[in-house]
Amino acid sequence: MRDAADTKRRLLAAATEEFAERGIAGARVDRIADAAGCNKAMLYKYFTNKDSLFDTVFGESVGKFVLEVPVDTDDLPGYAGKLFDRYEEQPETLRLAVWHRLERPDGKWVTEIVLANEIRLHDLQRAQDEGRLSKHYTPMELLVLIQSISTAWATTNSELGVRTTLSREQRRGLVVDAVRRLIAEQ
Amino acid sequence: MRDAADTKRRLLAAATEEFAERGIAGARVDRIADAAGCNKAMLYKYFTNKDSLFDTVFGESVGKFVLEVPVDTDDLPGYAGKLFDRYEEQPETLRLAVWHRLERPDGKWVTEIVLANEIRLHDLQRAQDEGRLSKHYTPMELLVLIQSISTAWATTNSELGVRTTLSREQRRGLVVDAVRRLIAEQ
DNA sequence: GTTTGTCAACCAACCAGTTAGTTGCTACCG
DNA sequence: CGGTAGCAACTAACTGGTTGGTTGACAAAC
Repeated sequence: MRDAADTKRRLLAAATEEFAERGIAGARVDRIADAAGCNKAMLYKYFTNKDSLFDTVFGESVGKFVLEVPVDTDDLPGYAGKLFDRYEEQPETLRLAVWHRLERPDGKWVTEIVLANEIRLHDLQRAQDEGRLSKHYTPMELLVLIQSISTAWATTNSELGVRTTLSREQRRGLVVDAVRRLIAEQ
Repeated sequence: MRDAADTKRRLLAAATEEFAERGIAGARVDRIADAAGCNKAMLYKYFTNKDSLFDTVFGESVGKFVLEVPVDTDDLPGYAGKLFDRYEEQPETLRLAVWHRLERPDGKWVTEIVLANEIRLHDLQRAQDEGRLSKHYTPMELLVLIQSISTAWATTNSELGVRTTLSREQRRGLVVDAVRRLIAEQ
C-alpha cells in the first residue's frame, strides 16, 4: 500500500490533466491531490509548490514528446503528419505548451526542448548540405513553419466552425500537403 | 468629472490589458478597477461579472480586428503580411483569442468572428470561381493555413530561441513567402 | 525505536461579489 | 435667479467562501 514512487506518479498524472485543462492560475491544488487519491501534503513534499509542479509536468510532457516524435529530414511532410497525429491523440501536450507560453513567459527554459531543437536544426542543415532538402528556407524557418502548420487546426478558434465540417483524415491531409508544397523545389 | 461612458471605457481598457496579460483565472478584478482609477462596484454595475467582462473585452477586440484587417482575395500573401503586422503591433488581440480558446471553450460564439469568417469564405470562393485564385485548397483550408502561418512566430515557444535571432522584417518575409508558395499554381 | 508515508485540521491571505451610504449633477419650481 | 428634489455616479467597508501552503499526530515498515 505504501508506495512513494507510485504516489508521485499518480500526482503527476492528476496534475497533468488538471494543468492541461485549466492552466496554472485555474488549476486547484486540492483537486489534483483528490484526483491522485492522496493528501495535499504529499504534493508539497514531492513538489515544492504549484509552479514547480507545473514545471515538472511540462518537462515530463515535452520529454515524452520529443522521444516519441523524432524528426525525419527526408520526409518532412510525413513528420508534419506525425506531429498532427500526436497532437490529435494527446492534446494535453499542446495545451500545456500554450499555457506555458502564456503563463510562464520567463520561466526556466526546458532543456529537453532546447536540446531537441538544436539536434533538429543540425539534421536539417545537413540534409540541405547534402542536397536532400530544398534550401529555400533555413532550418529554423522550416521548423517554425512545420510546427505552426501541424497545429493549425488545433489552434484555430472554434468560431470558424471548422472542427466539425472536416474529418480528421482530411485535416491531416491538408497539413501533409501544405508542408509538401513548401519544400517542393521551385 | 462624473462621466459614466468614460468610466466604462477606462474599465474596458484596463480589463483588456489585464486579461491579455493574465487570462481569466489569473486576472484580478481589484487590479482592473485600480488601473481604471475607479471602484470595483462600478465594474459590477457596467459588466455583470468577471466572465462577462472578459466576453465584452474579447468581442470588442475581435470587432476592431476584423474591421482593421480586411481580407484581400487577390493578394493573400499581402493579407498574411498584414495579419502578421497587426499581431506584432497589438499582441493583445492574439493573446485574448488564445485565452478565449483555452478558458472559454463553450462560451458563446462571438458573432463578429462567425460573420467575418462567412464573408471571407464567400469572397475566396468567388475568387476561385472567377479563376483569380488557385483551387488547390478550399476556402476554409486557405483561411486556416493563412491564420496559422501568420501567427507562426507568435505561437512558437521561446525555447526555440527564435525570437531574438531573426529581425521582424525577416520573420514577416517568411510569412508572406510561405503563403505565396502555398497558392502558387502548380 | 527510528524512519518514512499519510492525513485531518488548520491558517493567513486572498478574491469575487454586495451593500449601505455619499457626492455631484441637473431639471424643475418659485 | 436661487433653492432643492431626485437620481445616477461613485465609494469604503464588508462578506462568505476559497486558496496555497503548513503542522502535528498517527501508522506502517524496517
